[in-house]
Amino acid sequence: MKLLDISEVVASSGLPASTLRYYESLRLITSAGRHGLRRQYEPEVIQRLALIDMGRAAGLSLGEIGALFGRKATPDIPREDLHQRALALDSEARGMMALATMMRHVADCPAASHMECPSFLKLLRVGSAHRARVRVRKRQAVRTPSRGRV
Amino acid sequence: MKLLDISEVVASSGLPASTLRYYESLRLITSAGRHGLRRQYEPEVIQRLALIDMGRAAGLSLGEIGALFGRKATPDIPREDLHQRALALDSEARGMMALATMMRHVADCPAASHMECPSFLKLLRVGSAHRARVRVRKRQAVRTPSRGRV
DNA sequence: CCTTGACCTCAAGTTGGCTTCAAGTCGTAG
DNA sequence: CTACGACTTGAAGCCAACTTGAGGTCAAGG
Repeated sequence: MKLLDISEVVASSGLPASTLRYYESLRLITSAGRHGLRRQYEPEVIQRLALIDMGRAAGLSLGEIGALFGRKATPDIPREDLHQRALALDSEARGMMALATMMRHVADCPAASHMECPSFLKLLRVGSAHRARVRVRKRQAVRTPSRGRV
Repeated sequence: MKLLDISEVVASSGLPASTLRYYESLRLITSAGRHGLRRQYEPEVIQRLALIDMGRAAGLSLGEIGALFGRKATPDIPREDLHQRALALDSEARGMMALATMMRHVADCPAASHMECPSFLKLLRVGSAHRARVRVRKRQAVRTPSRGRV
């Protein structure tokens, strides 16, 4: 297969060259060679970038993504981890949808100010209580560094 | 009503005092006075913090949240904006759920490596194509500074 | 051969949202 | 009255994920 010039990768991935170089410095991708100075990539890099992209969308940091790849080209994520991530994503998504519902309710609510609408106030309390709990858990996780993985 | 000492606000909001001071410096909240040096807050601050929290959960920056409050105590967000935000949230939530579904599929997929599962590859392409489009839109938004609000 | 322009490197800068630090100030318990 | 400890201040630091800038190199077109 022919190699792709960095400009082609930029075009087809939508990522700027600086980001590609940055990812390379983090060893998330590798360039297959140079043409003069210009990086040339194997076509698989596109798939790999898509994978990285997906990891980001799933809430992973670049460091975590790098760890998933390990030394191999394909990630081979433990299936249990995938289930965990899926659960976390679902719950986050549900939270967002609840919030959306709430915002719609508020938008259509006849009370003059949102702060006078009892439903709004109730949802406000519930939502923030939930997020407060999450914050507390996070802080505990930081104080107890070993058990933090997802 | 009695005022709340900052320590009480810390306890009931779950936010550290440093964050409260930070929010105050951004004029997102106000302290009602001091007891010695200690900030005292009106009880309403709890609600306000919940509101801020909600805004963050909805994807607003602290700056945007401040703008929503304007000079008034209650936000009075234009209802159309709320609908827009709700739509954006829903679509993001749907994306996350799709991702979760995909991860579950992959977890249960019999292919030896994820990269050999055709469904995975297909979803990978679709998802990343979508996010690439979003990226392009964002960059255009930056280049065209005037139309960027939500 | 020479110019051009897209790439290169490395270091430093940016953004958002906080946190941390050193040094200082108070109210309160003893 | 004094010590304690929880608060205060302003400035600086931190983190992730990039981006930007200055100065350099190179392949290709004219």
